[in-house]
Amino acid sequence: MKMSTKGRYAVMAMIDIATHSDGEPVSLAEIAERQDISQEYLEQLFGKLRKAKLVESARGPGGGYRLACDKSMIPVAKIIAAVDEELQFTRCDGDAVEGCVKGERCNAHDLWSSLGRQMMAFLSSITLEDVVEKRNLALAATIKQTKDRHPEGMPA
Amino acid sequence: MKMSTKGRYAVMAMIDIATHSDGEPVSLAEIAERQDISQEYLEQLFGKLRKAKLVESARGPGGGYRLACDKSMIPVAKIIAAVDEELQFTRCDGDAVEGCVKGERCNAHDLWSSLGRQMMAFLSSITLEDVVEKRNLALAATIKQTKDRHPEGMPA
DNA sequence: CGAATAATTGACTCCAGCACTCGGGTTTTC
DNA sequence: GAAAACCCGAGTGCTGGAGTCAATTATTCG
Repeated sequence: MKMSTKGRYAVMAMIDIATHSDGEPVSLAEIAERQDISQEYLEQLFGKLRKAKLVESARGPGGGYRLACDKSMIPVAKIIAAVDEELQFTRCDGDAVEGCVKGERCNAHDLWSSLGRQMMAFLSSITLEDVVEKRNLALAATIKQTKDRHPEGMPA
Repeated sequence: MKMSTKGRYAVMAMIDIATHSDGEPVSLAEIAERQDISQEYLEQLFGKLRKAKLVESARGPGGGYRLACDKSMIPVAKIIAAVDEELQFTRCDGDAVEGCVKGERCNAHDLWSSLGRQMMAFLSSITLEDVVEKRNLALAATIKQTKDRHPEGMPA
């Protein structure tokens, strides 16, 4: 059970931009240097991040990338999903039954499905801002998920 | 982000035993047939499950495996940990700083750390029994985690 | 203009580790 | 003693992740 470096690097790079941007775009060379990731590899990742409209690019000298929207509007889940084809754990996660045993739902189907939802809820509720501000993430997630269930206002 | 089939198969096999055992051991041949996993591969996995004391073996005709303790005492996390070397997501999960950038904590460290804890809490709180009984897993997890925080008795 | 800077793209290599298989054991029961 | 099962170590194929390389296009600045 593990996550690819793609997702990890993408999140690190996005945090880097959010942290170091003063409005001016941040070049891949800077990110590569600070985060210790090869620039060539970053290029690949940013291609996907751009297609996912999470960042905007500026070419030429002084160019680079900047966030496409405010950091408080970017959930970590989106970053990972943008570069990592599958956020799912097992083939029989989600709705599809393929991958299960003999074309039927396997006996553990609900388990993986629940696990997947659990993680998605967590990663979706945490924004880039939360991470940058070093908030208490577990707490932040709980609060936001509670809010989602009570949109009219927070319970006491 | 995905889980190896090892963990998946191990959980499926354990569910199979919990479901089909009437006290008599269940043979790998049966499990292989029902779960559509090669018997040779199962042998590998059960070697680890046995070392982790999750199952007991009985050799000879009529032999097979049975759970080493009651299904309500076996958290899913243990099954996965038994066969899957690393339950951690990223190298910089947990306490160790190795794997982080340039020997320091990376900017996303807390995020992975939180995520890891979140998942462990989930998988540790769900037992084989919960899965077999097809309980509402998300709910079961919440209730148990709440219990852990209030061992004296459940809050209203 | 032209030179330097940076993003953009696509193809390509390398390889660890997963997902198995195989061939032999040994133990136990009938 | 034959058959049913577990036991164990070695070996193999190969996919997908991780990273490189090279060539191109766009932009800015002097």
